[in-house]
Amino acid sequence: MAVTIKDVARVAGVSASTVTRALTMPELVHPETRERVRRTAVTLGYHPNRAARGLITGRTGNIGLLVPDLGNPFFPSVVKGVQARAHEADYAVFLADTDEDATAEAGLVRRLSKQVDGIVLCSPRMPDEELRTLVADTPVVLVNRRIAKVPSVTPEFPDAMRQAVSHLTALGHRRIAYVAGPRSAWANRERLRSLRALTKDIELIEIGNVMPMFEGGVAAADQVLAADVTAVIGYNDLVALGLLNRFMARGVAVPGDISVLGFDDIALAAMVHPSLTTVALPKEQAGRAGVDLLLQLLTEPDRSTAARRELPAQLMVRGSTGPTPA
Amino acid sequence: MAVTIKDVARVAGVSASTVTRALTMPELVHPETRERVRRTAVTLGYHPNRAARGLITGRTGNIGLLVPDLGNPFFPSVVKGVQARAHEADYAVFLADTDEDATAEAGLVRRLSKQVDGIVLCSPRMPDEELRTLVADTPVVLVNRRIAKVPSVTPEFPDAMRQAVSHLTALGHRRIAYVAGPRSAWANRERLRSLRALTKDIELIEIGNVMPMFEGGVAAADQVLAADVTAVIGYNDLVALGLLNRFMARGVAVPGDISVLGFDDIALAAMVHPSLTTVALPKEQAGRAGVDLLLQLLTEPDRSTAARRELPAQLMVRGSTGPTPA
DNA sequence: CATCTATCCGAAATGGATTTCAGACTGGCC
DNA sequence: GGCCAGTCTGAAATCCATTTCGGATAGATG
Repeated sequence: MAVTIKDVARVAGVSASTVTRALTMPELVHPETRERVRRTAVTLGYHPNRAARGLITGRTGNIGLLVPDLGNPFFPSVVKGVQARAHEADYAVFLADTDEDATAEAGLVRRLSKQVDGIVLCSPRMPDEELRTLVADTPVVLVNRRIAKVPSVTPEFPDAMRQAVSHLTALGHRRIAYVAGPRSAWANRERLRSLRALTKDIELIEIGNVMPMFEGGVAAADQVLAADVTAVIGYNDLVALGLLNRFMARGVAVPGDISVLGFDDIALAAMVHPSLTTVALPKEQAGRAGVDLLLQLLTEPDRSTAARRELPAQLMVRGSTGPTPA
Repeated sequence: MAVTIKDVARVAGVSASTVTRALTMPELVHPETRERVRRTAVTLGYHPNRAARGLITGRTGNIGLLVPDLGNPFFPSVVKGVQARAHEADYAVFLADTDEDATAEAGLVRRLSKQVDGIVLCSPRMPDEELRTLVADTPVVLVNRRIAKVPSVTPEFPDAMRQAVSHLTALGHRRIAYVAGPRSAWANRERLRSLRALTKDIELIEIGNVMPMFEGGVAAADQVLAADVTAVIGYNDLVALGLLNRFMARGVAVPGDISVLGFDDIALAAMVHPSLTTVALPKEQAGRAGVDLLLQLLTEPDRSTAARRELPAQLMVRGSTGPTPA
């Protein structure tokens, strides 16, 4: 049915080997032959069978991408970045969504690993040691997670948190709540660590943990109000939006009575009223960088095991933060 | 490096053929042998090389999924459904995002088609005739689009629109604007068609077309206000949210001065204030149904070319619609 | 003119699983 | 005992592209 290399060979009057060479190692074949082969390949509509190629080269031309939850707009953005960069490099992308199930991650990785050259693991929830055994078998790049000897792309969390807290303290806030996300999320641990490092400037009330979703924020809102703070930082924008929503329902003015600050800068943050002040984390850019590191890992495995890219974050001041109430 | 069928064969003391049979056509081998083979396969951690299998069977065990824009929360939901169902059936999913570029679609499909058994095309923007030539080469199922002789999954648009309009007329609205989405979107054409069929009950003002995004809604908002209507239906929730946002900025009360209604029921719709009345379209469910049809198409190509599944829509009444102003 | 060196190309081996075909063995039946 | 059918298994062919190895040709050199 499909056009094979033999068809091209026959029509072009050469052997299969020559066809391969003409297409993948052009300098090895006579210019004239090369052109003839290429033209017939085009006219016949020949595309090498990837399974056959993969069989012999051991490469698939695919990469895998694992995310915890596509329902969180943060991840589709990362996915877009991964896609874009992967397609540029002529790789196709396998996507899998774990539904925030840490125990499903390893299985999915192992399953994907047979059909891809490498995997971008975005915000994996599994424990360090499990992760470490995984990367022993498969080329893996981490996005939004960092462990020793594995290439990773992460935001500059300490700086991100510094920007957030500086903004709040500049507005007069001293007693600030943090609504924590999943304990298993590295990003949560890092945010917390960065935040605790700043307690010389502020008094920190930790609330949670909650799921990194709108409902998580709604669930934590009343505890935040009971904690008698003037500002609250949500684990991410969805949590912050949940807070906003519940505050509004209880008649608490934002930012009049309390300031709310999120993380991520999902598109949604600018769409609501009041719009959400948030720390924009690299998303598409992180996805692209993840693929970059992965491709590098695939081509020079030794040199890049420790490659690490930290991308800057940017505070986006919007309507949900303001001066402390008088 | 990896465990091959030969390793299993050697250890189990049988031939490679027997290993295959024990694993894929169990009834053909002696129960005792079968068990021995299976156990050694497990202990050795054998997994058949998919490239090799694909080479001979012509099947990849993969399906492709094409969506216009992951940035629109509608699509990640569909993706989740596709993923879930595909994984149940032991298929992996290639995802590609076209960035709302109709001209990129065909190329991506063709590229994907080599490495998948079939493709779920979600809300494709390309013209009918182009689509028709594509489906000649590749098993394709359409989600959110319908053309003759191609299996498709669509919402019950006429009923969806009927629910929307009934709701608005019950509230007293008679002069209603529709902010149209992309002309190339089949869903837009269907919404418009269903809407025009209802003009005996209402006076319809058509505005647009706009991109199916928040910005599109913002851009159309002032035209809506100038049109002197008491209610507006957005092409989708993002457009409706854009309208809401701009109305608020201009001091127009929703639903006091104007009612706003969207389509899709993305998670966001319930998170904003006022929350958005919208017609919930099947999303995950549509994704699952799309995979179902595709698997059916792959197993019995003839019987199912015209398979068509229409899924019900449900009006979600929330805060953005109310009685006409007095 | 003989020898050597590039340059270019083809034949054959390769990768791993599946499928076809044929052989070995068992049991049943005449 | 001989033949047949049925059951189970192995050898070999197959899928397609790539890679290795060696052969052929042309040109260069002494």
